[in-house]
Amino acid sequence: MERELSFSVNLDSPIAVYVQIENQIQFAVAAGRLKAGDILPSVRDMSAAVNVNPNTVTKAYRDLELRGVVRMRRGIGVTVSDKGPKLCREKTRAMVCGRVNESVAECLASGMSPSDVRKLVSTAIDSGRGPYEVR
Amino acid sequence: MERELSFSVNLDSPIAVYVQIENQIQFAVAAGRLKAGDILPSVRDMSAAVNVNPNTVTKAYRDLELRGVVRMRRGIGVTVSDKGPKLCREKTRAMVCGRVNESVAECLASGMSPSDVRKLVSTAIDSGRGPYEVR
Amino acid sequence: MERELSFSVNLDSPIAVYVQIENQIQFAVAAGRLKAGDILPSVRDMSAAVNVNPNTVTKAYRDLELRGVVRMRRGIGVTVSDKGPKLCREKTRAMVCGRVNESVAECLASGMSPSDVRKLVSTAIDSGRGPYEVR
Amino acid sequence: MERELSFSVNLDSPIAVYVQIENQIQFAVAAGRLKAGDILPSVRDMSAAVNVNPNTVTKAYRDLELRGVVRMRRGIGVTVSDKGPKLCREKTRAMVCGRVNESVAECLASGMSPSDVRKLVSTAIDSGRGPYEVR
DNA sequence: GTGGTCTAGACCACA
DNA sequence: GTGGTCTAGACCACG
Repeated sequence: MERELSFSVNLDSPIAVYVQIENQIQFAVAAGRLKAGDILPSVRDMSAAVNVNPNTVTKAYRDLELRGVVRMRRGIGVTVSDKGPKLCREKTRAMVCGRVNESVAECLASGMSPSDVRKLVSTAIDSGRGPYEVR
Repeated sequence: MERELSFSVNLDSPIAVYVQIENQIQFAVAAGRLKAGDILPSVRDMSAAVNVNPNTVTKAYRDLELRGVVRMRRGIGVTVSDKGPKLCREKTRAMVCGRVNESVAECLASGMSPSDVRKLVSTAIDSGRGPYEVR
Repeated sequence: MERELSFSVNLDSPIAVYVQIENQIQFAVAAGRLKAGDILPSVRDMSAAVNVNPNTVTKAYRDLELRGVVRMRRGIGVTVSDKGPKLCREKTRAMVCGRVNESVAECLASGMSPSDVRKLVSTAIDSGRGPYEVR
Repeated sequence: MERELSFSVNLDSPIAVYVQIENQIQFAVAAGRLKAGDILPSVRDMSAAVNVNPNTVTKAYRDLELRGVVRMRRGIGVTVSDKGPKLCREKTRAMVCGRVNESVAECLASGMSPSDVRKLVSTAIDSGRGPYEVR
């Protein structure tokens, strides 16, 4: 059975496109939507799916390979490595906590009250468009 | 009594230095620590304060001027424009909400539970290093 | 068929070089010689074409981007935004009307008769060095 | 009998304040509203009238003196020189023609039709707020 | 190849 | 003293 995975990029984001792709893959692995041995979309498919230059996808995949998250093998494709899930859980946890801290600090610095921040977070959680889409 | 305003930049941040300066000013205006008509530190003073090249400060100030947040006048200095507070409240609110939504979505996408997210946010709020510092 | 677009700057003009560049681009967009989606000369090409420092061109392009006239994307280039034509038509119209009003008022203030002003304008129109050159 | 002369400056204009003052004086002299020997407002009065720094007015007056348009004498004040009217007629004529040419060229470059330009000019002439006010 | 950022330093214009 | 412009040149990030 095929896993349902969706990817998308925001060209207007200050975050580089290849980083957006890396992040989405790492989130999927960390959350278990992609498991060790699972095959990622081919460079061609991914580039068509998110509508970016294939070089950009290649760069994301190579980055992930350098970090040990995936393995690229000619004729086979790109697969999640054995240690991928562990690496991603650690890395994304740190990243995600850092971002939450930053965004909360910005809320407070711009004059928002703590209770407003909590409300905002609750809304964000509830509006959860399902855990599968992230940019 | 003197107003207390501090600025600082993090050269290791992925966020451009001039953007960090812009953000800090916009947060200060949004939060009311800077009001319409208040004068900002001169280009030279600011560049000395945060230890960057004057051109970098000029770039930040100019951006803010094009966005209508401040007015720059030769021989006079840089002042918060009349509509600056309104603009900053709107803009920082949107920006800050967007970032909170993103970071929460990332938490969920990486497999964190809603209750863990809430805990994380509470910690971030309580560890409030005072509401005035943001990078 | 190739579009014909020429740019030039006058270093002796009291108008800043980067503003001259902005104006020429805005005029071209307002007149339809550049349309939404069209790509502008790269920073390097433009700087070579008008013989100024690349930073100066970058400043002009960035100003236009903050005004919503163009979009700059790394690795891609600079393109006219969707709303660029509308913005330029409005802005240049206002600017151009303002300047005409000013210059006519100056004529009258300096003692020129209305009929002399009309004659002067007619000459200016007829001497049209082609509608494409402005400094 | 006192001549009625009004001056004003636009702080948002790209034209330097002191140049605006110089121009208004030269226009008045060229048009005969100020004649040889007439006394200009004192630096103090002028600076109060247009609400700018006295230094700025002083600079304008000294510039005009360097050009031979006025004479500054301690205890007397600033007066229009004998050759002032002639100088101003020549200089303002050239300046004014240049500006008309420029503004017409800009109209055409931004896509306006010659007949529209003529209409615009007619409106400007008719809306003549009296020949005495110019910025 | 694109644009993006930053530095260092010069010179000018304005108050 | 203020900001404004421009240059030259470096290094980075993206496609």
